[in-house]
Amino acid sequence: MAKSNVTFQDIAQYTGFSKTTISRYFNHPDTVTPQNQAIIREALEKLGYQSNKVARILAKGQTEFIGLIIPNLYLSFYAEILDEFLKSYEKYGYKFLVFSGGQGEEAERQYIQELLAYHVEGLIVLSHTIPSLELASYDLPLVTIEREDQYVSSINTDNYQGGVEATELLHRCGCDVYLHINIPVLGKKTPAFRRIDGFRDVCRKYDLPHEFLSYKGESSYQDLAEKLHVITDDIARKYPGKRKGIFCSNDTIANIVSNHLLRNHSRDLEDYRLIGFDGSPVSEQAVYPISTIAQQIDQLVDGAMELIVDQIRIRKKDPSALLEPVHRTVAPVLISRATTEEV
Amino acid sequence: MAKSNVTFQDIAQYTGFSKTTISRYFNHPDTVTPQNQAIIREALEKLGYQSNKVARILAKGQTEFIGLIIPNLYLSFYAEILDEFLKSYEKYGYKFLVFSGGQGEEAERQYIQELLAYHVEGLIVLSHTIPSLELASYDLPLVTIEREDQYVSSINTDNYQGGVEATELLHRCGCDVYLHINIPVLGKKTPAFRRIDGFRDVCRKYDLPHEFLSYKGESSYQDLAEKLHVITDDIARKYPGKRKGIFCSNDTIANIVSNHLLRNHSRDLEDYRLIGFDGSPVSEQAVYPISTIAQQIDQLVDGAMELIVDQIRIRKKDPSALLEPVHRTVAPVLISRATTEEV
DNA sequence: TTGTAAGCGTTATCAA
DNA sequence: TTGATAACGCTTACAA
Repeated sequence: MAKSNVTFQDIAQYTGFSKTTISRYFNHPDTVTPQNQAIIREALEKLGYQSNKVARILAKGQTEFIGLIIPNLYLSFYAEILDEFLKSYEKYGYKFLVFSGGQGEEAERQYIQELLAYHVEGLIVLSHTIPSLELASYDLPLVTIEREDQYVSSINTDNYQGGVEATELLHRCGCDVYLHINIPVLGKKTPAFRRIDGFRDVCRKYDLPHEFLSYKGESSYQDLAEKLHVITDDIARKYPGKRKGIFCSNDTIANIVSNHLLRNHSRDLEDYRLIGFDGSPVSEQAVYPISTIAQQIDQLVDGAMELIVDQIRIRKKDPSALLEPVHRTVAPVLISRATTEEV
Repeated sequence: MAKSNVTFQDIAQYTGFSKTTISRYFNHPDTVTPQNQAIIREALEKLGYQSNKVARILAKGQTEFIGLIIPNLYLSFYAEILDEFLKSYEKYGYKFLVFSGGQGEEAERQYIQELLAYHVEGLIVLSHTIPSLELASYDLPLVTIEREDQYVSSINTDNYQGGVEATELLHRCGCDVYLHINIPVLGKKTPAFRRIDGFRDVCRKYDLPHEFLSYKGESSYQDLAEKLHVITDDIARKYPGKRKGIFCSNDTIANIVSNHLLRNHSRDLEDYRLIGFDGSPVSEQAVYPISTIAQQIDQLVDGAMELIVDQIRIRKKDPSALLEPVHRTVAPVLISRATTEEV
């Protein structure tokens, strides 16, 4: 029975009020008498009114949309980040228009165009492809997370501190030699790059023998695993009888190394101490749970929302206001597990 | 310099054409002379035009939005599903308005209201909270994935077949006794419930001794792990010396069981055969990679998009057309790894 | 407390 | 091939 698209017009006609009053019923209920509110309420019910936010957006110029560009979702870090953002709906009311990057730079520019066309109120960027200088040129509220951020606001884990804590822990384990296995593609301006600085500074501070290890680009999990197996075997061969402290740049790498040690070097397990980074599920789910430097994803997301809501507010007051880049940092959390037994 | 919001009006004024012609330049370019197209193109460039899809939606009545309600993103299954949907943008052009459920039934109803208010063209539902009868009552293009689907269109993995293949594989391994460890909360109408039927039917077919095991609701990974440790120890105690074939209802469970066996029953490892379900990363990343029944996520998503695009097309032709529930099925893929060595 | 009327930026229908 | 005009459904001065 219900008319397919009931509008304020219909409610107005039915109740004898004007469209304006119906609008006020929703937006400023206190300016409508309680009796009339009741009348309107009944009419809405009776006619089966379904609100239309598109019209509202057009009239008000506010979409309550935030654009989100992430590299992918198969890495648990990004999946958990997105999950937190989606949950923030309860608190902030913003909906997220999500694009998954990884289709290249041009595709990502197109995504941004699309987001602009939908008049998103702000943009949150986790993908690495577009330089922050270009992002800044779009001139809208924008926050990045764990990526190059020179010209835009950002929130990142204190990666340097993470590197320091990981290495200090290995040091407390009394290791003789310190290895850092790193992802090859990290740009020097990536926040995660600072983990390396933390590692190096601690090694220098205590004058510890240390080494940086990396590998060439991987194409799949199996491929990555094979490359890490070679590295792990090299370490075993190079430092026999020494206690080896290995700091991996993420938990997936740490897990692969750990698995390989369990399978192929199980006699010398005592000689290894291992710590990863991120605090992803894999570190907890390993046979022998792996120590890690956890990123506080809830705080990263909270911080990002605060930053962007701030910028949106500023722009609402003065649409031509300059948005000064603000950089915030979240402390990492050391999670010590079976792989870093102290002696 | 650029005016903050350049509209068709501005372009029209600048070029001397009318708004209509500018609109046609975008929507029916062939009805505008090439020369005039060039003029308009230059004006757009010069004035820095930025298209406004909100206005377009209001005028056309089509949002190119699809609503998506998922339970969460920390389970890799849902994360990968969402990733696939986001990627389908390249093919179908639909944007996704995503809500993460798990906040309860009322919250989910509110999400749906919100999605309706944004005039999404269709809805894809993975969360389990709202019965399909109610979903159907919203009367818009709708597809569910791996959940109760009596009254709506759906696409699911052929769970029965998956259960059969898992059990047949354990049988080929020559097991003496067959165990199925299952999630407690599965409703009987959930597609995944049919895995149990597959297991049971194969056991009966060969007249195999078998047992169903479950546990009471878990609150965290650690809690889940502890409950499964107890179950695993019970199995070991109850069937000493027998070859035990364990079919777990998902890979996370299988991984926990596998880890526990490695740590606490390593002498009897030969006596165990293990297979999980889903094909999640954890099954590949375990010390000894775990056999699993993989769900073909790309096909589930492809199928869902085909179904919903179909429904949307039907509705576009005839807005009052009935949407008959269609149920499609995707074959599971058996991945045989180290934990199901045949003899 | 309520109503009038203009406006948000497009698209669609006609007529020219 | 182009333009005038009326939608689309809501918000918001301003007036009553």
